[in-house]
Amino acid sequence: MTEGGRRKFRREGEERRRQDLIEATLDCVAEHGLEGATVRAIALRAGVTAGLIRHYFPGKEDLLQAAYATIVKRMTEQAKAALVMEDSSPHRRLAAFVAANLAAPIIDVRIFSLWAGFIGRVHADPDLAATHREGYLGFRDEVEALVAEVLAADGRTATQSELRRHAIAINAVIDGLWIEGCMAGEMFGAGELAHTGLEAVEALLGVELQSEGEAIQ
Amino acid sequence: MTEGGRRKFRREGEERRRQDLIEATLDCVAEHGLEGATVRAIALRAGVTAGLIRHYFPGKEDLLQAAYATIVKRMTEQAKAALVMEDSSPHRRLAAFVAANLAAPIIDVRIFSLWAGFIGRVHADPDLAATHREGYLGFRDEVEALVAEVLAADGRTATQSELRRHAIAINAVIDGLWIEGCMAGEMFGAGELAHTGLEAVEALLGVELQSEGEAIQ
DNA sequence: GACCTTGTTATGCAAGTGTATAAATACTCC
DNA sequence: GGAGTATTTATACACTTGCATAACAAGGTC
Repeated sequence: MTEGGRRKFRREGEERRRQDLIEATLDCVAEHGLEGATVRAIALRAGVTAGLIRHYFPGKEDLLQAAYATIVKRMTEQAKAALVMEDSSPHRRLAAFVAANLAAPIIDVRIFSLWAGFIGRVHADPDLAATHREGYLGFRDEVEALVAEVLAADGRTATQSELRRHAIAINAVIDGLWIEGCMAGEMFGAGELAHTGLEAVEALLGVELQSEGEAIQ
Repeated sequence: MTEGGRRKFRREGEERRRQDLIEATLDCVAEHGLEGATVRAIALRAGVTAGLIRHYFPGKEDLLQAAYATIVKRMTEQAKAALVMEDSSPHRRLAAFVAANLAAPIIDVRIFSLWAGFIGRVHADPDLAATHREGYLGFRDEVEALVAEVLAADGRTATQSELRRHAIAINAVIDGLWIEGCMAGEMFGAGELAHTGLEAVEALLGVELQSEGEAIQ
């Protein structure tokens, strides 16, 4: 055995390394849950030594928060991305929004694991609570706005409290289906969740979101 | 200070001790998440020394598993308790079921904390996954049976896959509203969640669950 | 090429983890 | 009351955790 010298390495850009570490964290959480995300496991996955984490983040907690913020941001961005692609009728936009939230990459066990890991801490950690609440209300407002457009386009009027209740219910359906999909995706056929979600929203609002014969995507 | 001798103790019955340990575990998980449930913390809470845990459970993992099974069972039992009280029409039973799941004591931050604490680990632990799946499918089957009864009473027919999709959607609504209620109960008025849930289920099935003017409970 | 900055590694540490083991004590049976 | 049993405590051990620190080297600058 030759005496192994010090390990060679490359200096990566700061932003790149941060992102790599965050991605490695997400991978670890996805595979073995939050408790599987130790600094050593994360570093190993990122192809780096453990100490480096502390060079980019004040502590492990901060890395986890950054990871959480990353997926929250990613999720809302992807959900909204479905909106700009569909700039036709309000009906189509709502349909696209619902469907996008009930398919990959938003239905993803990695995201769910992190979400679950953090969600339990939310009520004890003000910072997390703020991050979460922001994301949640933003999402619900988005739904409410979409619903308002759809109803208006159909010439229907709705009171503020009706709108609110519609948004709450639709949000609940999406959340519930999302959880089921993430936790037991293999129980559902391809596109079944999105289909179920669309049907549910149609029933909840009493509208037709997609013209008959028109498949999603 | 007199030399403190060995700590005094009482021998409790086996079943009692097991239950105490499980309850202590649930307390720990509820308060500080899964990572707060160390053998020492659990033992302290149960008024016992850490070593005793291994006398009643092969390992910590088994205690956690038992604790999770306990809470899953408790939740489903409480949900079903609303059914036996209402043995009148299928419509009323479904309504009672929905309402019961969206009010105290099922809407409760402690239960939610427990749920959240365990749920993130479910997909990484086959034992927990089995327990979860059992509870989830049991719940959904209950919903499906209720839906079938309601539709049958209205003289409507439904295919198996329609029933399945109804159950999935209703289950999702209840789950979603339950989460919202637990996490941010102060955002909703008294009974608002149950009301929203009932309206949603009515819309999803296209039925009238409560005769007009009839308030819940 | 020599120097300097700083990203990166290597090593160590104190605290906490689950578990193993033996001693001590409470309770049962006679 | 005394012996026996097995619940319970106490202690120790091996290991992991997050974090601190110092040595090192990669890449830019002159």
